[in-house]
Amino acid sequence: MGKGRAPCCDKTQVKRGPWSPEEDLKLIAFIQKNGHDNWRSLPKQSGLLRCGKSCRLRWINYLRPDVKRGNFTIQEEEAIIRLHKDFGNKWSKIASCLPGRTDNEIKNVWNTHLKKRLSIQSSESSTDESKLESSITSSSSSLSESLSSNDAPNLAAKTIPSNELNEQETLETMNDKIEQHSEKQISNEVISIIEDPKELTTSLSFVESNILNSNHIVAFTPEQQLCSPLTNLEPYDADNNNTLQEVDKPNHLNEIPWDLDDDIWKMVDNFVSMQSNEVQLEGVPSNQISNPIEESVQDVETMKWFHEFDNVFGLVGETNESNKDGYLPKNYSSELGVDPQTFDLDVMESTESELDLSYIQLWLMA
DNA sequence: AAACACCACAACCGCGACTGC
DNA sequence: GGCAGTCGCGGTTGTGGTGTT
Repeated sequence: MGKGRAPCCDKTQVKRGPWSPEEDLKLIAFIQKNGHDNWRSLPKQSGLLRCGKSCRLRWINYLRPDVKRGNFTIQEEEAIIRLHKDFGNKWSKIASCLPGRTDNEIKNVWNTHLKKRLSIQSSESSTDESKLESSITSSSSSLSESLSSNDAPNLAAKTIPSNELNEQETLETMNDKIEQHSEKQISNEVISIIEDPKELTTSLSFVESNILNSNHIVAFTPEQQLCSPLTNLEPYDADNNNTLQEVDKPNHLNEIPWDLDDDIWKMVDNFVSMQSNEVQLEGVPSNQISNPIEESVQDVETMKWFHEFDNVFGLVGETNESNKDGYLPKNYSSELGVDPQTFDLDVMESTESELDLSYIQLWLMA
């Protein structure tokens, strides 16, 4: 009694504050290999000087493969407003209805933009409450028109994806779900939209905007950008092992290129470009590389990079058996003519050039 | 160019919920 | 049922970036 709650960790022994790219990569590599069954023990096992809570937060809010980054679209903002009306500050519930968005992100957007916007609106239309209701349920154009002049610059600065029409369609579908006023129905059905391959084209717009915002896209040719990796997605197979998916939380959305921060992608891109000059994947003549194989090769290169990185940062030990095959996704392996059962990273590694550790150090210092 | 104010967002903190023993 | 360990949520804070004076 009187001692209060025990701290989750010894604060003097852990690093706090912003995460460095090195820490991010360490965490990513560890989770790719081992998953995150136990956040508390994860820092110790991965060699991170962070508390488990901090690792969890960083992964969920920032590093997770399916996290969607970039500005919220008007449609998403509308959805948040409506969901907040239904659920209040239940950010995780709201987030579950917005694929790729985290509760923290939604909370921030609400506190910094939407709350202010609504308070301005409500003060302007305090004599007519139905005005607020109509602004919430109206189309995006009417919403933007109803905004006060104070918000206009912000709105203009928003990134409107080129695939807005698709996104509009998705949001309309989502709004239909929201209107049913059943939490469970909302989350289940929205998820089913995402997971049902037959409806994949509808959900793709959500994720594609993520890709378009990602630095990773700079590695693609214009042709590849027109035909995003997602358009080549196979229907999701529950047994599909994919290194780019969260290990203990299968989700085909995770097949998308990661949307990490600039530093990390710079590092990845630098490494991939350097390595691809030296490494030619066996059995795939360079002049025959085309979509989607070329993309697959790039992803495989990235996976190689992670493997190399894994060695560099001393995350030694056996690859978790359940994840071992995950380095080469099934759909990639068929396209590349590589048998996933026999594909061996160690063999692959031995055929590659030696990794110059100074590169890593230079990137980390950059 | 410097100082200041404001904003956005990543990260932290504390608590309740959940789970396994 | 009680307890301890862990997870997840929501509120809050800290910090870096940007705009303004």
